[in-house]
Amino acid sequence: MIELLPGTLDSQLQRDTEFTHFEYFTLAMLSEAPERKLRMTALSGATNSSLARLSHVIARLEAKGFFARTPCPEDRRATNASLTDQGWQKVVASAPGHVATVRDSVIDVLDAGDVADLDRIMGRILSRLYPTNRLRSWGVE
Amino acid sequence: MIELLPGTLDSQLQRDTEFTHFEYFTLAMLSEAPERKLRMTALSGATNSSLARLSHVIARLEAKGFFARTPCPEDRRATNASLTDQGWQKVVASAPGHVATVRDSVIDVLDAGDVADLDRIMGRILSRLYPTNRLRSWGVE
DNA sequence: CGCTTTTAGTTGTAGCGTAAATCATTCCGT
DNA sequence: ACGGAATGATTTACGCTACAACTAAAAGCG
Repeated sequence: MIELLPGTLDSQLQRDTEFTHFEYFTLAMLSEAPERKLRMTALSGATNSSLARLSHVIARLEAKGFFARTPCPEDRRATNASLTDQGWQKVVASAPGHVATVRDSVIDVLDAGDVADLDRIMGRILSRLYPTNRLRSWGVE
Repeated sequence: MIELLPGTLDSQLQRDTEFTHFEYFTLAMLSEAPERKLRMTALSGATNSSLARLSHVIARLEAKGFFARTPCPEDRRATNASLTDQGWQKVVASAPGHVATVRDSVIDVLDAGDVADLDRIMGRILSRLYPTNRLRSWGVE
């Protein structure tokens, strides 16, 4: 599972949207934030990534016009990352295909009981892997 | 899960054994083969990887003395990969720590019912992701 | 206040993975 | 038996990630 699922999801995204799964996830998280804007640190929390990784990703996607970075007035160390209109449109355009892939490869092979079991089990494992759970288990994706 | 579990397992392995999860898995697969030897293609099947990826990995680990490659007499296109004694010893030394990590982060937070459910669910998803199932769902790891 | 520590973020580098190109050998139809 | 297709494997180039080093600003503290 660990070896196969990430590849499956990444392939579809890369093929249809030119995004990595992580890039897509970053776009998606930001798209749900108020004003579609977040501090780098907050975004790294929402995406469970290091700041370094996020910084590289934002730099790439900023060059492509999907993100904008602006210095934060209140704390001059901080940077706000925000979605551009182009970025927002890209998320909207990309989401259905990604969701369909997840449904197709995971959800649709399970019955209602399976899904409930899976949810319960993943919750238990996640709470072990990530005790201070910044990854919200509700409604993320 | 997809973002967190691989990182967790990789960290432990890299810290304690200097192996990637995939490298460890490759070593492990080969260690279970008759004579601890397999054709590259067979090994790529057992590890669910592309031949290209496997080739890179074997090249790295051969340089470190854990694998040996020998041309296959029957089919001169083919290459046999085999574990060296050093490689075998490394697997033996690495296994307990890895198994302990998997237990600790996954198995031990679940009760018997959960484990059964997880097994059933993973089986279903896997059969979707990988219809021609070369990944044996029995006893692999 | 001044000095250290912590927090926020970026940058450089090295390593791993993927995809595409390449090469050698074997298979297969006629 | 011969030429094209398929198979087995490697190599190259390039992109992403982790890790470590670094800069800058804010907090803590005596």
